Amino acid sequence: MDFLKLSNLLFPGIKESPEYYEEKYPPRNLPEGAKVTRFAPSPTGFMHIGNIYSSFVDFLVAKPEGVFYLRIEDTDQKREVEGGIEKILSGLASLDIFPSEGPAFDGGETGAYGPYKQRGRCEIYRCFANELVKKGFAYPCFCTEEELGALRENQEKDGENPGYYGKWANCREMNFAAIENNIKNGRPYVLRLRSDGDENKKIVVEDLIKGKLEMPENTQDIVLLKTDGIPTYHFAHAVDDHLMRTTHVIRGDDWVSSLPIHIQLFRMLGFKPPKYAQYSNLMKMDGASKRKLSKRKDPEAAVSFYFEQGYPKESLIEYLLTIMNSNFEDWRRANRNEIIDRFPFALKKMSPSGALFDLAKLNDISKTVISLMPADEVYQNALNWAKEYDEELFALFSNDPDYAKAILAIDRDVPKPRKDIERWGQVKDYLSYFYESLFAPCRDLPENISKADADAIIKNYMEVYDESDGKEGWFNKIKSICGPLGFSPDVKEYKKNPESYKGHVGDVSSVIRAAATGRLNTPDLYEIMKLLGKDRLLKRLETFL
RNA sequence: GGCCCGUUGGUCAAGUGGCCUAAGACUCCGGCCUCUCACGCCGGCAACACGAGUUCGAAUCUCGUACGGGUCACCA
Repeated sequence: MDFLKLSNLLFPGIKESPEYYEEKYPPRNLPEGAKVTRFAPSPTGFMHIGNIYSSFVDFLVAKPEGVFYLRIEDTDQKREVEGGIEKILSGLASLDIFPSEGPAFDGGETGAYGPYKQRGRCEIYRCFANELVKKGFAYPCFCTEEELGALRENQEKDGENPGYYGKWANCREMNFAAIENNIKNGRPYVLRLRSDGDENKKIVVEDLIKGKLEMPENTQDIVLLKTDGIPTYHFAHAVDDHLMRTTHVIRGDDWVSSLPIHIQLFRMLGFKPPKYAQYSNLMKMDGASKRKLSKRKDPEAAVSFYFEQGYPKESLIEYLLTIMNSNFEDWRRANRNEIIDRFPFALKKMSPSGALFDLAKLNDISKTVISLMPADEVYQNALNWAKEYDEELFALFSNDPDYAKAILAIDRDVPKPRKDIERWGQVKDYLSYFYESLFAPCRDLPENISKADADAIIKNYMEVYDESDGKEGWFNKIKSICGPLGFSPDVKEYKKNPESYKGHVGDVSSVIRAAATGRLNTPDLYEIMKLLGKDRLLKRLETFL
């Protein structure tokens, strides 16, 4: 077979040579050791939490002086959704991840190694596919879907490994005349790799996360270019990551089984393969077993879920970091206010087995994150969230910002701040009793207090209450009504002789708390009463009676 | 089924042959602090999948078994 003739038949009028592209996309001029990573999603419009996880790793690995870029893998039209790229960009941006090259919001691109959408790179793929044909490493295959299906069926019946390879590869040895004839007749074809792999030989790859990976060479004549001339993932991966000078391919470990294909492709194309780091996917408990977080079954698989719930992006980032590198928590404790860029992230510290996504842990991290925010910031964040997800809260907050901030400031700027709020979605409930429209009087009392005693407490308290009391005076007033009503003003004293009293000062304030807020548990009552003000407080106490 | 990967408490995990009568965090349960709650502090429950082997000695190395996961497309 004259491969040059085949090349002319298959790829007439190829514009550029491989050398042209090698020169156009030269090795990047970066400091020694700088890493080039990429996030390469399909534009499906769905941002999976695993996508964020993945790109966050890319971002951290490239960070100090390398490059992290975005490439859109749009080689499958079926997966494409309108606005998909914008969704990806905004998903990344919502967690402060900004690729330094790639498609931009305005529809354009930045970076010298583009186009960054694979559909725009067809000329490039054709050029390198042609090179393979010229060397006899690739050939056209005219088999139809039905033929391929029948082949598979037979192979399965005979207990053979299914696929297009070796003696099963019907079009592999087709002569030139037959090919020419088929093409003249307009028969659709794909371009296949003429695999030189030997199943008895092994490839060895040192994965940066999983360590040494050893597997049989690829023997399949895999598809390089589909009927429509668009490359498959495998071929595009080799061409793009070489030409875009990616140094580290970081991806989910569902790709490790295709490693033999990729290694072979790089070799046959004459490219140096990148380093691979293949992490385990985020898992979820399903009954008694683990499985991948599924975009169809699990709402928490979508990044949007966390923002709807009102988790601050910082919480998500901190959580993701704790499952990426388990020493992150210790580092964070030692470096409370350090920016995450300073964290010495290490690929090799990533777990080789899959981590379960744990909402309880996220919640714990999130309430710490929020507890450390100043009141103004909490207000602003909750307001932004409410604007989109809770009209009522938004109205309340924007009507009187100072009041809202004062509420949120209770017990905040102190050494041990309260940790009541995990996400903005909980804010309204947390402070509902500060607003008349949300206030729900409640008749629940501490179990050991009768309504008659409660009424007595409130009546007595209304007589001694003075808005101008300081915190100490305020508490002394409460203590002062304890004795006459049969309660102990001192908790320790009560615990020594519980049978001598109806209760203690804590019970008395609980009654006042219940009357004033409708709840048994709240932050500091003194602060709350100050914010409520005399009129509203007295009105609530009277209503209680 | 073939090929590959994994397996330390309910969860995330430290651990790379003796420092392991196995760290830390989350959850849960006690207690302390305290006007309630939250926080904080102290304490508790709870694990090296199983079986052989190598070794003076194994969570750590080897082999096998079991279980879990991934993948076998003109999808990525």
